Amino acid sequence: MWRTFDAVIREGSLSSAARALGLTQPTAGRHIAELEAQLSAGALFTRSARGLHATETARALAPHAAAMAAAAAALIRTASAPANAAAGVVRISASEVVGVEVLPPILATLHAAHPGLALELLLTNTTSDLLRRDADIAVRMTQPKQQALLAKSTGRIRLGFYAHRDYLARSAPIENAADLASHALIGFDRDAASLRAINAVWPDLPGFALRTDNQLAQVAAVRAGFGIGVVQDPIARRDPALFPVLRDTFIAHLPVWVVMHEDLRSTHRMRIVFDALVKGMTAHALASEG
Amino acid sequence: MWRTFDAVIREGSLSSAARALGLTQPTAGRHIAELEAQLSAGALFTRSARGLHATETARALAPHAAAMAAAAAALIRTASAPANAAAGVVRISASEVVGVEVLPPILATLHAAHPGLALELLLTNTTSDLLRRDADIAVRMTQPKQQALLAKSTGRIRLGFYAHRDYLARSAPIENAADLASHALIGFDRDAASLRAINAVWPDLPGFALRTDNQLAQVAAVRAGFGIGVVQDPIARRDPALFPVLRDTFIAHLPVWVVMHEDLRSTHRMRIVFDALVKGMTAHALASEG
DNA sequence: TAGCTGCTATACATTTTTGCATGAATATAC
DNA sequence: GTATATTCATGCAAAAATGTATAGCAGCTA
Repeated sequence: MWRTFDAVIREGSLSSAARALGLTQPTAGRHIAELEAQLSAGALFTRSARGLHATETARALAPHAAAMAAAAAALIRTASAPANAAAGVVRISASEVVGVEVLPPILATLHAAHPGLALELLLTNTTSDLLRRDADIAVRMTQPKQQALLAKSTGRIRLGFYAHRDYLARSAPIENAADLASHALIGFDRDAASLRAINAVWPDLPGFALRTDNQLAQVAAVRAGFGIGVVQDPIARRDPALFPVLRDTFIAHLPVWVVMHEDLRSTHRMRIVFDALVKGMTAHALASEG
Repeated sequence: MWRTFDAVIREGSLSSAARALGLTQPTAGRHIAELEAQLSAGALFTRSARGLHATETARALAPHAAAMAAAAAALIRTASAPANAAAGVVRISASEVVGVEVLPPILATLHAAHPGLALELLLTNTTSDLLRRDADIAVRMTQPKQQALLAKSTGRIRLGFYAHRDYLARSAPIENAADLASHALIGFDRDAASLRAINAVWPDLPGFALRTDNQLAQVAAVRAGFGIGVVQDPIARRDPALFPVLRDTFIAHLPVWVVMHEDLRSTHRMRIVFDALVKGMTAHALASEG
């Protein structure tokens, strides 16, 4: 019923909404008609031969329907196995870099120990809202302020300049920050927060040779020998072909937090995954030092 | 379906859950049976002749079902009128004191201007979670930290000692804090936060003659001439029979915030109520001074 | 303009869900 | 120990929701 509403808003027509939900178009149409009849809010959509167009009222309802859908999805996840079993679905949210470079071995170990676990990865750089239950557990680079969240700090990760051995071999040596001006630098494109952070440490920015907001692409470019970029210390260290540049130049420390909704504490598998992430991220952060 | 689950958890039996939902007991029973059949999580309840008892798994699911119900309720509220109309349901959360002593005239004025508004008051001292959509708009005495919330500060309210004229007439005069020891004091019972706050200002607490965590009862006791209690300045000033005691003793300033979920911004009546609360609470806080 | 493709709306058959009535079992009161 | 008032479970009929098939309408392309 409200799922149909949600789907119609997203899909734009009764037919495609019905397809997406595995219903038939008449059923979807009757759902919407019934809603419009019940709600004193008037019409929800203006119909046309090209589909349904949401009215202002329908747009106001959309986020609530989405919230309901998110809660329902979380409910289904939690119900995917008994609360005290080391099995079932757990949805983890993290940044792309963490999800690609850091989590895989952690999750592999975890799954080997608990083969019944089904892990879902939601990789977005926008912190997805745990309170809206888009995910069960999140790995974040900021300290969460919301109560009702169970959060654990797992150290911090140092950022450093790195470059590939091949690039360094064919380029001029780098003794101090001024030398960077003549090198191929890899940096952000439009990500305001990151640009500000870099600018604070390094005010006289010489200009990037490669700009992208996708941090995975930045790391990949460094590995490909494109030039010099900012990489998390523990990630760079794993690759023997990468060497630090201006080792003593401080850029930033990323605080790392593993966060979970309080309601999930009583579900055993959530705790298992939470603890594994805390352990794994702590080890990852520790590799920053020494 | 999940509403039934929610009701069964709260009510404790299929029969009363069915009564609460306007269903019949067989229907409720079949709902639960169907859930247990679908979910691989095993049994949700242990049946007995006295009702159904939730298993650990069911208890783990309960908060999610409640979240879904809250989202659904918010959806129905939002759908109670067109988004651009000055009519429909708006649910306001506030403390008991604010709801009883401060809001009524504000809401009366508001409703006179917009007779189509249906206002719901949720009076709890535990800050109900706007993100869980238990209410649309909240009046709070703490600064909200959560993003996704539209918050507006409306000044602060001074707390002071007050007593009824009759009480003062028949009691010893009060010149300084030490004199309070021989008076009938009204204070908190077990509310740790408030007790700590009072203790910080007034370390040598002489002991309360009347203890209650219900602040409405405290104000009522002061009005009844029981003794001396802490009352919000603007509330005490409205009653000509109440007089300040130790006027210059500072106790605390309560910051006042009016808070709303961002998603509601596009709904006209929410904005109307929000603005009215901001205006009204600002006027209330201003009455603290002078 | 004809033909194609997408869409919504309606009539009818089928499936699913619900309510009603009743039976069986257990706790509480006398 | 019996009576009473709960509870949950089950068989059957009514009601509601869904799917199938079809008609009608608007836009796009040749």
